[in-house]
Amino acid sequence: MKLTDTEWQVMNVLWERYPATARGISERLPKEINWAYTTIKTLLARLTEKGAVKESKKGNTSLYEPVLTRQQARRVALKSLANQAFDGAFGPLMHFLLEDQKLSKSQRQQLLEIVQNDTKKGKQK
Amino acid sequence: MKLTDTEWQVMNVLWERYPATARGISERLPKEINWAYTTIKTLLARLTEKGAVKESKKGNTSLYEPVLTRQQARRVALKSLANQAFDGAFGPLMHFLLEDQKLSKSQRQQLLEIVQNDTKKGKQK
DNA sequence: GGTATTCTACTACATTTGTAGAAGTTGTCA
DNA sequence: TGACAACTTCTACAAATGTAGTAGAATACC
Repeated sequence: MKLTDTEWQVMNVLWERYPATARGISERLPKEINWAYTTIKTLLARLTEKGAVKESKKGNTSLYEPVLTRQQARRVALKSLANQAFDGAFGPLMHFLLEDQKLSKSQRQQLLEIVQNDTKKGKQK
Repeated sequence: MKLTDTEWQVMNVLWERYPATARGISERLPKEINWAYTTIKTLLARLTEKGAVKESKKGNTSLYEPVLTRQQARRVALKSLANQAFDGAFGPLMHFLLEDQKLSKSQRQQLLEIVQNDTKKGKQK
């Protein structure tokens, strides 16, 4: 289940806290985003349609909660990126991340640290 | 410059060998893709429009070559994914790749190896 | 030179995505 | 009980995307 750009915005707030009302989501979206209330409703309707969120009525008001998990969404997005841009494999993607010269020294340093930690963990298992 | 799914398909063949004609691209697209010749022309026109490829005439026939490099395209795609799904940072993305339990043992093993090699290289610099 | 082939340019058209207005419904408070 | 506020559902609509047809121009082959 692939999400569109705007759907990610909505899901990102929803994953942070749910169940949530459309109004609540509206309030918790990043300030740069100035969507009309109905825009959010539309997106929530589409997401419900797709089965990525579940809607339940509490009186007149709808409560929404994610069905698709953040992890699942990330997996799909990464897989799709890998397919498109890295010949389907995560290896080359990983390579690219580690070697892209456009990363600043400190960004690279950070990645390496993360990786070293995760690598240790990986070995332990 | 963000590419759409279909544009990636075209660019992927074009990066492999260029300059190329629309016909040539048509022939080198993965067999599962069965686009009409004009579909490819349309995509090339859009890509030219966007400035991702350059078109030059050789007699009656157009030759195409990439302006956008694969690296640039990858960078944009990764950055956009990071923004959408990982709060803008590559670190969490990297984490996710290394830890996602949905990867098979061997996939994970492979990633770790890559990381170990790259990490060494990274340190040397 | 005439006919088949191959290109190109232009147009088309359904679907998806981004964004929102309008109008009806319900809850609430004076 | 009436008016306002907050919700909801429906509808809208332009731009982007996926996919291709048509017709005319250039080329090539006999």
